[in-house]
Amino acid sequence: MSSVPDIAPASAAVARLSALAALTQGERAMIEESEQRSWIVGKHREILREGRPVIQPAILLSGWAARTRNFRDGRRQILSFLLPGDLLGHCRHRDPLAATTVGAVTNCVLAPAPDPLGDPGEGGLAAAYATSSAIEDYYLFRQIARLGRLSAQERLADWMLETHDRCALAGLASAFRFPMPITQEVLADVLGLTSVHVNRTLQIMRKSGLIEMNDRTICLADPRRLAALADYSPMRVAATMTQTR
Amino acid sequence: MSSVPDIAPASAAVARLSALAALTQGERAMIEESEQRSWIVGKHREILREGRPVIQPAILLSGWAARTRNFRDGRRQILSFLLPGDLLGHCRHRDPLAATTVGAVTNCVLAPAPDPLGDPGEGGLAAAYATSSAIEDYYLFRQIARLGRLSAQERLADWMLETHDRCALAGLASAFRFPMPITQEVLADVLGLTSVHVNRTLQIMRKSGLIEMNDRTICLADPRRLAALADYSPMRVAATMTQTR
DNA sequence: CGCGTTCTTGACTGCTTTCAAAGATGGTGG
DNA sequence: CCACCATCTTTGAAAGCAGTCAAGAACGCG
Repeated sequence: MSSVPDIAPASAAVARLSALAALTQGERAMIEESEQRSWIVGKHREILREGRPVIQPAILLSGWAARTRNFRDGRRQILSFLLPGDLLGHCRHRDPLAATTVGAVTNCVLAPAPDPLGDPGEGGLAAAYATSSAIEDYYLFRQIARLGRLSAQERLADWMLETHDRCALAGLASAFRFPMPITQEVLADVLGLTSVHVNRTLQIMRKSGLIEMNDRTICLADPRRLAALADYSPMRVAATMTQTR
Repeated sequence: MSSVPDIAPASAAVARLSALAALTQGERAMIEESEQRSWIVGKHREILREGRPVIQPAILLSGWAARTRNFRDGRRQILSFLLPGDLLGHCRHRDPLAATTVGAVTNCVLAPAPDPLGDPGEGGLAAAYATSSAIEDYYLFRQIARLGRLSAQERLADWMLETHDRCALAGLASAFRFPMPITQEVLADVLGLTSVHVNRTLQIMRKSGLIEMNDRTICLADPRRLAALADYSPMRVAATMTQTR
C-alpha cells in the first residue's frame, strides 16, 4: 500500500464514508481497492467542466478541489470546496452534465467511487453516498446564508468552524487545528470578498486571539467566541448519522 | 376537478414534471389524483422546520414558499424559493431531517408527491424527481455566485431571469412576464440586501427601461440587456431534459 | 373611512473595494 | 549556497456601494 502525496495518513475516504454510515468489511475493502486505481490531478487543472458529461464518479483521496463559477469579466466565485473523502460527480439521473466546473486547488488524488452493489435502501455504501449528498446540500445552504448575511469577520469564523468539522470527519483535523492549503485569494473567492480584505480581517482575528495561523494550518484559539461570532451550530442531517461531536 | 386558489390554471405540477421527463398517462393521472388530497398552508406558516423529521414528501401546487435560515440576532436569509411544481422533502436517505426551515411566503397549496412505483432507472416520474433534484442543486449554485459576486442591480437582473425561466417551466409565465407575489422585503432577504436598497435599485431598473412592474407582476422589458448585465445563460443539467428555451 | 402593511425618500455612516506598491516567502538553477 | 524570480502577503489612501435610521406617502383590506 503506497502512501499518497500531500495529506492523508490513513485513508480519508474510508474514514469519512465510515462516519456517514456503517460499512461492512467488504465495502471498506472495495474502497481501498479503488484507491489502487487512483489518479493525480495537478494544481489548477480542471477535474470537471460545466456542461460536459460526467465520465466517472470519484472520491477525492487527498488535496482540495473547488466548484467554481467564472464570470466573463473575470470575477470568480467558489461555490464549495471538495475535501478529502468527498464524492464528486455522483448523480441520480441519467446522462448527467456537470452542473459546475470543478478544479484542483492543490494537487489532488482521485479514485473511482466504488459501485454500491445493488440495494439502494440497505447497502452501507449506498447509504453513505446518500448521506454525503445530503451533507453537500446542507453546506450549500450554509454557504448561501454566509454570503448573504454575514460580515467579513463572521464569514471567516463560520467558514473556519465548518471546515474544521469537515476535516475532522475525514480524520484530518485535531481538536482545534485543521490544514488550510490555500492562498488568501482562494479564500476570498469562496467568501465573496477581496483578498485584500481577507488579509486585513485575518489580521484582526489573530490580534484579538480568535485564531492562530502557521504553516498553512489554522488553529481555532477561541472556538467559543468564534462560534458566538458566527452563530455557529453543528450539523444535523440524518437521524442515523454517526455523530462526530 | 376543482380549481385551486391563487395561481395555477391547469396544473403547475403536471406541467413542470412533464417538462422534466416524459410521463406516462398513468403517471399524470397519479399526480392529478394526489392533487385531490391537497392541503393548504397559510401565508407565513411553517411547512418544514430545520432539524425535524420530514413527514411527507410533497409537491407545491400553488403559491410561493421559501427555505430560510434565521440568525439569532434577527437577520434572515432566504436560501431559495419553492415555486409551483417544485418538490419538497424528497430525500434519498432514511430518517431524513429537514436541512432547513421552509415557510409559506404566500398562501400555498401542497399535495403528497406520488411514489415513483419501483424502478428508479426507468420510471418517468422517478426520472423527473431525479432531474428536479439536480435542478435544485443548480439553482443553489447560482444563488451562491449571485450573492458572492454580483452587485445589487446584477443580482436583481439575474434573479428575475432565473425566476422567469422557473415560472415558465411550470407554465406560469408568458414570454416576458412572470408573477412576483412577494414584498420587496422578502426579495431583499433572498438577494442578501436590505429592502431599502432593493427599492432604490428597482427604481433605477425601471427608469432605465430594463423592467416594468405592475400588479405583482414583473415584465422583462429588455431581456437582452438584463442578460448581459448579469452574464445570464439558460440552464443545462441533463442531456435528456426537455428544453424550454 | 381608518388602520396596518408596504413602498418611497433623505441624510449620514461605514464596511468593503480599488489601485498601487512595498515586503515576504519559497522554489530553482547556477 | 546563494541569487533570482514568481507567488503570496501586507500596507496605505481614496472612493463607492450598500446599510442604517427615520419619517412620510401610498396601498390594500375590512
